Amino acid sequence: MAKTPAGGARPPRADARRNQERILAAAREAFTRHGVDASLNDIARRAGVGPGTLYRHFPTREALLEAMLADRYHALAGHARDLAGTAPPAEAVPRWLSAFVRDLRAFRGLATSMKNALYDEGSVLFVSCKEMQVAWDVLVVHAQVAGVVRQDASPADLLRLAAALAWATEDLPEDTTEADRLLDLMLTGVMRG
Amino acid sequence: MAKTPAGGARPPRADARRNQERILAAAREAFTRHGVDASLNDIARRAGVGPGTLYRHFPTREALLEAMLADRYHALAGHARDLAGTAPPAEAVPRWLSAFVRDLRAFRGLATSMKNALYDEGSVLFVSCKEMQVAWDVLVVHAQVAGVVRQDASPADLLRLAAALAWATEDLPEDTTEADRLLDLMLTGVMRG
DNA sequence: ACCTGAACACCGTTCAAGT
DNA sequence: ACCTGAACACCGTTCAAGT
Repeated sequence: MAKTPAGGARPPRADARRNQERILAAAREAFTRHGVDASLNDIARRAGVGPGTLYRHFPTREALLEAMLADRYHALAGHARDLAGTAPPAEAVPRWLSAFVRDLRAFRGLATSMKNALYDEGSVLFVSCKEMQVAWDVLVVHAQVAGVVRQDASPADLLRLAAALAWATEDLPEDTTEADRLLDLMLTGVMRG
Repeated sequence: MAKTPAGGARPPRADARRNQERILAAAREAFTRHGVDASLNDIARRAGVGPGTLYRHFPTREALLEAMLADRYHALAGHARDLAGTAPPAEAVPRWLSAFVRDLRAFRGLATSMKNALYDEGSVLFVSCKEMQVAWDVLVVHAQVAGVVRQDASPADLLRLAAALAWATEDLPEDTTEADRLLDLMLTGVMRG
Protein backbone atom coordinates (compact mmCIF):
# COMPACT_ATOMS: atom_id res chain seq x y z
CA MET A 1 0.00 0.00 0.00
CA ALA A 2 2.76 2.39 0.79
CA LYS A 3 4.08 1.83 -2.69
CA THR A 4 0.77 2.31 -4.52
CA PRO A 5 -1.28 4.93 -2.66
CA ALA A 6 -4.90 4.70 -3.78
CA GLY A 7 -5.91 7.41 -6.22
CA GLY A 8 -2.73 9.36 -5.65
CA ALA A 9 -0.02 10.07 -8.16
CA ARG A 10 3.43 8.98 -7.14
CA PRO A 11 5.85 11.85 -6.67
CA PRO A 12 7.69 12.34 -9.94
CA ARG A 13 11.19 11.04 -10.35
CA ALA A 14 13.85 13.65 -9.70
CA ASP A 15 15.09 13.74 -13.29
CA ALA A 16 11.54 14.10 -14.59
CA ARG A 17 10.87 17.04 -12.34
CA ARG A 18 14.10 18.70 -13.36
CA ASN A 19 13.34 18.19 -17.05
CA GLN A 20 9.87 19.65 -16.67
CA GLU A 21 11.29 22.78 -15.11
CA ARG A 22 13.96 23.17 -17.75
CA ILE A 23 11.42 22.73 -20.55
CA LEU A 24 9.14 25.35 -19.02
CA ALA A 25 11.98 27.82 -18.63
CA ALA A 26 13.13 27.30 -22.22
CA ALA A 27 9.55 27.60 -23.49
CA ARG A 28 8.96 30.83 -21.59
CA GLU A 29 12.02 32.37 -23.18
CA ALA A 30 11.18 31.07 -26.68
CA PHE A 31 7.56 32.22 -26.48
CA THR A 32 8.65 35.64 -25.27
CA ARG A 33 11.12 36.00 -28.09
CA HIS A 34 9.36 34.28 -30.99
CA GLY A 35 5.70 34.06 -29.95
CA VAL A 36 3.61 31.01 -29.13
CA ASP A 37 4.47 29.41 -32.49
CA ALA A 38 8.12 29.05 -31.50
CA SER A 39 9.73 25.78 -32.58
CA LEU A 40 9.14 22.96 -30.09
CA ASN A 41 12.23 21.11 -31.30
CA ASP A 42 14.23 24.22 -30.57
CA ILE A 43 12.73 24.51 -27.09
CA ALA A 44 13.63 20.87 -26.38
CA ARG A 45 17.14 21.45 -27.69
CA ARG A 46 17.66 24.49 -25.47
CA ALA A 47 16.22 22.65 -22.50
CA GLY A 48 18.77 19.90 -23.11
CA VAL A 49 16.19 17.15 -23.67
CA GLY A 50 15.02 15.11 -26.64
CA PRO A 51 11.80 16.09 -28.43
CA GLY A 52 10.15 12.95 -27.07
CA THR A 53 10.71 14.16 -23.52
CA LEU A 54 9.01 17.46 -24.26
CA TYR A 55 6.00 15.62 -25.70
CA ARG A 56 5.91 13.27 -22.71
CA HIS A 57 5.56 16.20 -20.33
CA PHE A 58 3.41 18.40 -22.56
CA PRO A 59 1.47 16.41 -25.17
CA THR A 60 0.38 19.53 -27.06
CA ARG A 61 1.59 23.08 -27.53
CA GLU A 62 -1.52 24.21 -25.72
CA ALA A 63 -0.61 22.12 -22.67
CA LEU A 64 2.78 23.82 -22.57
CA LEU A 65 1.14 27.20 -22.82
CA GLU A 66 -1.33 26.34 -20.11
CA ALA A 67 1.43 25.35 -17.68
CA MET A 68 3.02 28.74 -18.23
CA LEU A 69 -0.19 30.72 -17.79
CA ALA A 70 -2.04 28.99 -14.95
CA ASP A 71 -0.56 31.36 -12.36
CA ARG A 72 -1.50 34.40 -14.36
CA TYR A 73 -5.11 33.30 -14.75
CA HIS A 74 -5.32 32.57 -11.06
CA ALA A 75 -4.03 36.06 -10.35
CA LEU A 76 -6.54 37.60 -12.76
CA ALA A 77 -9.34 35.76 -10.95
CA GLY A 78 -8.17 37.24 -7.66
CA HIS A 79 -7.96 40.66 -9.24
CA ALA A 80 -11.57 40.43 -10.43
CA ARG A 81 -12.76 39.45 -6.95
CA ASP A 82 -10.79 42.28 -5.37
CA LEU A 83 -12.23 44.83 -7.74
CA ALA A 84 -15.76 43.55 -7.14
CA GLY A 85 -15.31 44.30 -3.44
CA THR A 86 -13.51 47.62 -3.63
CA ALA A 87 -14.24 49.57 -6.81
CA PRO A 88 -17.47 50.86 -8.36
CA PRO A 89 -18.43 48.75 -11.39
CA ALA A 90 -17.89 51.66 -13.78
CA GLU A 91 -14.22 51.59 -12.82
CA ALA A 92 -13.78 47.91 -12.08
CA VAL A 93 -14.78 46.72 -15.57
CA PRO A 94 -12.35 48.86 -17.57
CA ARG A 95 -9.54 48.29 -15.08
CA TRP A 96 -9.84 44.52 -15.17
CA LEU A 97 -10.14 44.42 -18.94
CA SER A 98 -7.02 46.54 -19.22
CA ALA A 99 -5.11 44.06 -17.04
CA PHE A 100 -6.45 41.15 -19.08
CA VAL A 101 -5.35 42.74 -22.35
CA ARG A 102 -1.92 43.47 -20.91
CA ASP A 103 -1.45 39.84 -19.96
CA LEU A 104 -2.62 38.65 -23.38
CA ARG A 105 0.09 40.77 -24.92
CA ALA A 106 2.81 38.81 -23.09
CA PHE A 107 3.56 36.64 -26.11
CA ARG A 108 2.79 37.16 -29.76
CA GLY A 109 0.00 34.75 -30.73
CA LEU A 110 -1.33 34.38 -27.20
CA ALA A 111 -4.51 36.29 -28.07
CA THR A 112 -5.17 33.75 -30.81
CA SER A 113 -4.71 30.86 -28.40
CA MET A 114 -7.11 32.53 -26.00
CA LYS A 115 -9.68 33.08 -28.73
CA ASN A 116 -9.55 29.41 -29.65
CA ALA A 117 -9.94 28.48 -26.00
CA LEU A 118 -12.94 30.78 -25.55
CA TYR A 119 -14.71 29.06 -28.43
CA ASP A 120 -13.85 25.52 -27.25
CA GLU A 121 -15.02 24.63 -23.75
CA GLY A 122 -13.11 21.36 -23.83
CA SER A 123 -9.73 22.96 -24.39
CA VAL A 124 -7.04 22.75 -21.74
CA LEU A 125 -6.76 26.52 -21.74
CA PHE A 126 -10.52 27.03 -21.31
CA VAL A 127 -10.59 24.79 -18.26
CA SER A 128 -7.48 26.45 -16.88
CA CYS A 129 -9.01 29.91 -16.87
CA LYS A 130 -12.44 28.86 -15.66
CA GLU A 131 -11.89 30.34 -12.19
CA MET A 132 -11.05 33.61 -13.87
CA GLN A 133 -14.13 33.43 -16.06
CA VAL A 134 -16.37 32.84 -13.06
CA ALA A 135 -14.97 35.81 -11.15
CA TRP A 136 -15.29 37.97 -14.27
CA ASP A 137 -18.90 36.87 -14.78
CA VAL A 138 -19.74 38.07 -11.29
CA LEU A 139 -18.08 41.42 -11.87
CA VAL A 140 -19.89 42.00 -15.16
CA VAL A 141 -23.29 40.99 -13.82
CA HIS A 142 -22.81 43.46 -10.97
CA ALA A 143 -22.03 46.13 -13.52
CA GLN A 144 -25.11 45.22 -15.54
CA VAL A 145 -27.32 45.37 -12.47
CA ALA A 146 -25.85 48.77 -11.69
CA GLY A 147 -26.72 49.81 -15.22
CA VAL A 148 -23.20 50.62 -16.37
CA VAL A 149 -22.80 47.71 -18.81
CA ARG A 150 -25.29 46.94 -21.55
CA GLN A 151 -27.45 43.87 -20.96
CA ASP A 152 -26.72 42.54 -24.44
CA ALA A 153 -22.96 42.54 -23.88
CA SER A 154 -22.19 39.21 -22.24
CA PRO A 155 -19.10 38.59 -20.09
CA ALA A 156 -17.83 36.26 -22.83
CA ASP A 157 -18.35 39.00 -25.42
CA LEU A 158 -16.11 41.30 -23.44
CA LEU A 159 -13.40 38.66 -23.11
CA ARG A 160 -13.49 38.12 -26.88
CA LEU A 161 -13.38 41.82 -27.61
CA ALA A 162 -10.46 42.22 -25.20
CA ALA A 163 -8.64 39.36 -26.92
CA ALA A 164 -9.29 41.10 -30.23
CA LEU A 165 -7.66 44.27 -28.89
CA ALA A 166 -4.66 42.32 -27.67
CA TRP A 167 -4.39 40.78 -31.13
CA ALA A 168 -4.69 44.18 -32.81
CA THR A 169 -1.82 45.57 -30.75
CA GLU A 170 0.40 42.52 -30.31
CA ASP A 171 3.18 43.74 -32.60
CA LEU A 172 3.43 47.17 -30.98
CA PRO A 173 6.13 47.89 -28.38
CA GLU A 174 5.44 46.34 -25.00
CA ASP A 175 4.93 49.68 -23.27
CA THR A 176 2.48 51.15 -25.78
CA THR A 177 -0.72 52.73 -24.47
CA GLU A 178 -2.50 52.01 -27.75
CA ALA A 179 -4.34 49.02 -26.31
CA ASP A 180 -5.91 51.14 -23.57
CA ARG A 181 -6.87 53.84 -26.05
CA LEU A 182 -8.66 51.31 -28.26
CA LEU A 183 -10.25 49.76 -25.19
CA ASP A 184 -11.67 53.14 -24.28
CA LEU A 185 -13.06 53.57 -27.80
CA MET A 186 -14.74 50.21 -27.53
CA LEU A 187 -16.19 50.71 -24.08
CA THR A 188 -17.51 54.23 -24.57
CA GLY A 189 -18.41 53.78 -28.24
CA VAL A 190 -17.09 55.11 -31.50
CA MET A 191 -20.26 56.82 -32.67
CA ARG A 192 -22.15 59.74 -31.13
CA GLY A 193 -25.76 60.73 -31.25
CA MET B 1 12.28 50.06 -81.30
CA ALA B 2 9.30 48.00 -82.12
CA LYS B 3 10.86 45.13 -80.20
CA THR B 4 11.74 47.11 -77.06
CA PRO B 5 9.01 49.70 -76.46
CA ALA B 6 10.27 52.35 -74.04
CA GLY B 7 8.95 51.87 -70.51
CA GLY B 8 6.46 49.25 -71.57
CA ALA B 9 6.42 45.61 -70.47
CA ARG B 10 6.28 43.10 -73.27
CA PRO B 11 3.08 41.10 -73.37
CA PRO B 12 3.66 37.94 -71.34
CA ARG B 13 4.31 34.68 -73.11
CA ALA B 14 1.24 32.55 -73.54
CA ASP B 15 2.42 29.76 -71.24
CA ALA B 16 3.33 32.29 -68.55
CA ARG B 17 -0.11 33.84 -68.67
CA ARG B 18 -1.76 30.45 -68.46
CA ASN B 19 0.38 29.42 -65.50
CA GLN B 20 -0.40 32.63 -63.66
CA GLU B 21 -4.10 32.01 -64.02
CA ARG B 22 -3.84 28.40 -62.92
CA ILE B 23 -1.81 29.38 -59.87
CA LEU B 24 -4.33 32.05 -58.87
CA ALA B 25 -7.23 29.63 -59.24
CA ALA B 26 -5.47 26.98 -57.16
CA ALA B 27 -4.52 29.56 -54.54
CA ARG B 28 -8.06 30.86 -54.28
CA GLU B 29 -9.33 27.36 -53.60
CA ALA B 30 -6.56 26.53 -51.13
CA PHE B 31 -6.96 29.80 -49.21
CA THR B 32 -10.71 29.30 -49.03
CA ARG B 33 -10.31 25.79 -47.72
CA HIS B 34 -7.23 26.07 -45.50
CA GLY B 35 -6.78 29.79 -44.88
CA VAL B 36 -4.02 32.11 -46.04
CA ASP B 37 -1.36 29.85 -44.52
CA ALA B 38 -2.14 27.07 -47.00
CA SER B 39 0.89 25.24 -48.36
CA LEU B 40 2.47 27.00 -51.34
CA ASN B 41 4.03 23.76 -52.57
CA ASP B 42 0.59 22.23 -52.54
CA ILE B 43 -0.86 25.16 -54.49
CA ALA B 44 1.89 24.79 -57.10
CA ARG B 45 1.26 21.05 -57.30
CA ARG B 46 -2.47 21.53 -57.83
CA ALA B 47 -1.83 24.22 -60.41
CA GLY B 48 0.39 21.76 -62.27
CA VAL B 49 3.54 23.86 -62.02
CA GLY B 50 6.83 23.60 -60.15
CA PRO B 51 7.34 25.59 -56.94
CA GLY B 52 9.87 27.77 -58.78
CA THR B 53 7.18 28.88 -61.22
CA LEU B 54 4.91 29.94 -58.39
CA TYR B 55 7.71 32.01 -56.87
CA ARG B 56 8.55 33.54 -60.25
CA HIS B 57 5.01 34.86 -60.59
CA PHE B 58 4.43 35.69 -56.93
CA PRO B 59 7.66 36.27 -55.00
CA THR B 60 5.91 36.27 -51.61
CA ARG B 61 2.74 34.88 -50.11
CA GLU B 62 1.55 38.44 -49.69
CA ALA B 63 1.95 39.09 -53.42
CA LEU B 64 -0.25 36.09 -54.15
CA LEU B 65 -2.83 37.32 -51.68
CA GLU B 66 -2.73 40.80 -53.15
CA ALA B 67 -3.43 39.50 -56.66
CA MET B 68 -6.49 37.73 -55.34
CA LEU B 69 -7.81 40.72 -53.40
CA ALA B 70 -7.12 43.73 -55.63
CA ASP B 71 -10.59 43.56 -57.19
CA ARG B 72 -12.25 43.36 -53.83
CA TYR B 73 -10.44 46.42 -52.51
CA HIS B 74 -11.30 48.35 -55.61
CA ALA B 75 -14.95 47.42 -55.11
CA LEU B 76 -14.80 48.50 -51.46
CA ALA B 77 -13.39 51.86 -52.54
CA GLY B 78 -16.33 52.30 -54.90
CA HIS B 79 -18.72 51.30 -52.18
CA ALA B 80 -17.33 53.95 -49.84
CA ARG B 81 -17.69 56.65 -52.50
CA ASP B 82 -21.24 55.55 -53.25
CA LEU B 83 -22.23 55.67 -49.62
CA ALA B 84 -20.66 59.11 -49.17
CA GLY B 85 -22.98 60.41 -51.88
CA THR B 86 -26.18 58.62 -50.97
CA ALA B 87 -26.43 57.75 -47.28
CA PRO B 88 -26.30 59.87 -44.12
CA PRO B 89 -22.97 59.36 -42.32
CA ALA B 90 -24.64 57.70 -39.35
CA GLU B 91 -25.68 54.89 -41.67
CA ALA B 92 -22.82 54.94 -44.13
CA VAL B 93 -20.11 54.26 -41.56
CA PRO B 94 -21.63 51.11 -40.03
CA ARG B 95 -22.70 49.79 -43.42
CA TRP B 96 -19.27 50.11 -44.99
CA LEU B 97 -17.53 48.64 -41.95
CA SER B 98 -19.89 45.69 -42.07
CA ALA B 99 -18.99 45.06 -45.72
CA PHE B 100 -15.28 45.39 -44.92
CA VAL B 101 -15.53 42.86 -42.11
CA ARG B 102 -17.45 40.46 -44.34
CA ASP B 103 -14.72 40.60 -46.97
CA LEU B 104 -11.99 40.09 -44.36
CA ARG B 105 -13.74 36.91 -43.32
CA ALA B 106 -13.32 35.40 -46.80
CA PHE B 107 -10.26 33.39 -45.76
CA ARG B 108 -9.02 32.39 -42.35
CA GLY B 109 -5.95 34.47 -41.52
CA LEU B 110 -6.86 37.28 -43.89
CA ALA B 111 -7.58 39.65 -40.99
CA THR B 112 -4.04 39.04 -39.74
CA SER B 113 -2.57 39.82 -43.17
CA MET B 114 -4.60 43.01 -43.25
CA LYS B 115 -3.45 44.01 -39.78
CA ASN B 116 0.16 43.58 -40.81
CA ALA B 117 -0.48 45.64 -43.93
CA LEU B 118 -2.13 48.45 -41.96
CA TYR B 119 0.95 48.74 -39.75
CA ASP B 120 3.42 48.61 -42.69
CA GLU B 121 2.94 51.30 -45.33
CA GLY B 122 5.50 49.66 -47.58
CA SER B 123 3.69 46.36 -47.82
CA VAL B 124 2.23 45.21 -51.12
CA LEU B 125 -1.15 44.86 -49.50
CA PHE B 126 -1.07 48.36 -48.02
CA VAL B 127 -0.36 49.90 -51.40
CA SER B 128 -3.00 47.73 -53.01
CA CYS B 129 -5.78 49.00 -50.77
CA LYS B 130 -4.70 52.63 -50.76
CA GLU B 131 -7.58 53.70 -53.01
CA MET B 132 -9.93 52.09 -50.53
CA GLN B 133 -8.26 53.81 -47.61
CA VAL B 134 -8.55 57.20 -49.26
CA ALA B 135 -12.26 56.76 -49.97
CA TRP B 136 -12.79 55.54 -46.41
CA ASP B 137 -10.92 58.54 -44.99
CA VAL B 138 -13.29 60.87 -46.80
CA LEU B 139 -16.33 59.03 -45.50
CA VAL B 140 -15.11 59.10 -41.90
CA VAL B 141 -14.13 62.75 -41.98
CA HIS B 142 -17.62 63.60 -43.25
CA ALA B 143 -19.05 61.63 -40.35
CA GLN B 144 -16.80 63.45 -37.90
CA VAL B 145 -17.80 66.84 -39.26
CA ALA B 146 -21.42 65.80 -38.94
CA GLY B 147 -20.67 64.91 -35.33
CA VAL B 148 -21.60 61.23 -35.55
CA VAL B 149 -18.06 59.82 -35.18
CA ARG B 150 -15.72 60.80 -32.35
CA GLN B 151 -12.86 63.06 -33.32
CA ASP B 152 -10.35 60.84 -31.54
CA ALA B 153 -11.32 57.77 -33.56
CA SER B 154 -9.21 57.94 -36.72
CA PRO B 155 -10.17 56.21 -39.97
CA ALA B 156 -7.19 53.89 -39.46
CA ASP B 157 -8.44 53.07 -35.95
CA LEU B 158 -11.74 51.94 -37.38
CA LEU B 159 -10.05 49.76 -40.00
CA ARG B 160 -7.97 48.12 -37.28
CA LEU B 161 -10.96 47.57 -35.04
CA ALA B 162 -12.88 46.09 -37.96
CA ALA B 163 -9.98 43.76 -38.71
CA ALA B 164 -10.01 42.76 -35.05
CA LEU B 165 -13.70 41.84 -35.33
CA ALA B 166 -13.05 39.80 -38.45
CA TRP B 167 -10.27 38.00 -36.57
CA ALA B 168 -12.53 37.40 -33.57
CA THR B 169 -15.17 35.76 -35.74
CA GLU B 170 -13.09 34.09 -38.43
CA ASP B 171 -13.73 30.53 -37.26
CA LEU B 172 -17.51 30.97 -37.04
CA PRO B 173 -19.77 29.76 -39.88
CA GLU B 174 -19.68 31.98 -42.93
CA ASP B 175 -23.27 33.14 -42.50
CA THR B 176 -23.04 34.11 -38.83
CA THR B 177 -24.39 37.50 -37.78
CA GLU B 178 -22.02 37.57 -34.81
CA ALA B 179 -19.62 39.97 -36.53
CA ASP B 180 -22.36 42.54 -37.02
CA ARG B 181 -23.51 42.18 -33.44
CA LEU B 182 -19.99 42.81 -32.12
CA LEU B 183 -19.60 45.69 -34.57
CA ASP B 184 -22.71 47.29 -33.11
CA LEU B 185 -21.34 46.87 -29.57
CA MET B 186 -18.15 48.57 -30.64
CA LEU B 187 -19.76 51.45 -32.48
CA THR B 188 -22.41 52.27 -29.91
CA GLY B 189 -20.30 51.39 -26.88
CA VAL B 190 -20.36 48.66 -24.27
CA MET B 191 -20.77 50.89 -21.24
CA ARG B 192 -23.63 53.17 -20.31
CA GLY B 193 -23.78 56.30 -18.19
C1' DA C 1 9.37 5.12 -15.26
C1' DC C 2 11.58 7.92 -17.95
C1' DC C 3 14.73 9.49 -21.62
C1' DT C 4 17.05 9.49 -26.23
C1' DG C 5 17.44 10.59 -30.83
C1' DA C 6 16.74 8.73 -35.38
C1' DA C 7 13.08 8.73 -38.58
C1' DC C 8 8.93 10.27 -41.27
C1' DA C 9 6.31 13.31 -43.82
C1' DC C 10 5.89 17.61 -44.32
C1' DC C 11 7.10 22.93 -45.00
C1' DG C 12 9.17 27.42 -47.55
C1' DT C 13 12.58 28.67 -50.61
C1' DT C 14 16.43 28.49 -53.95
C1' DC C 15 18.84 27.51 -58.07
C1' DA C 16 21.24 24.76 -61.65
C1' DA C 17 19.72 22.71 -65.66
C1' DG C 18 16.81 22.57 -69.28
C1' DT C 19 13.62 24.31 -73.50
C1' DA D 1 11.98 34.17 -71.29
C1' DC D 2 10.20 30.89 -68.79
C1' DC D 3 9.77 26.36 -66.53
C1' DT D 4 11.27 22.17 -63.92
C1' DG D 5 12.16 19.69 -59.99
C1' DA D 6 15.88 18.24 -57.02
C1' DA D 7 17.91 20.00 -52.97
C1' DC D 8 18.48 22.40 -48.40
C1' DA D 9 17.35 23.46 -43.90
C1' DC D 10 13.84 23.45 -41.36
C1' DC D 11 9.18 21.90 -38.91
C1' DG D 12 5.88 18.78 -35.71
C1' DT D 13 5.41 14.30 -34.18
C1' DT D 14 6.26 9.36 -33.28
C1' DC D 15 8.42 5.37 -31.54
C1' DA D 16 11.89 1.63 -31.02
C1' DA D 17 15.70 1.19 -28.20
C1' DG D 18 17.90 2.08 -24.19
C1' DT D 19 18.75 2.91 -18.72
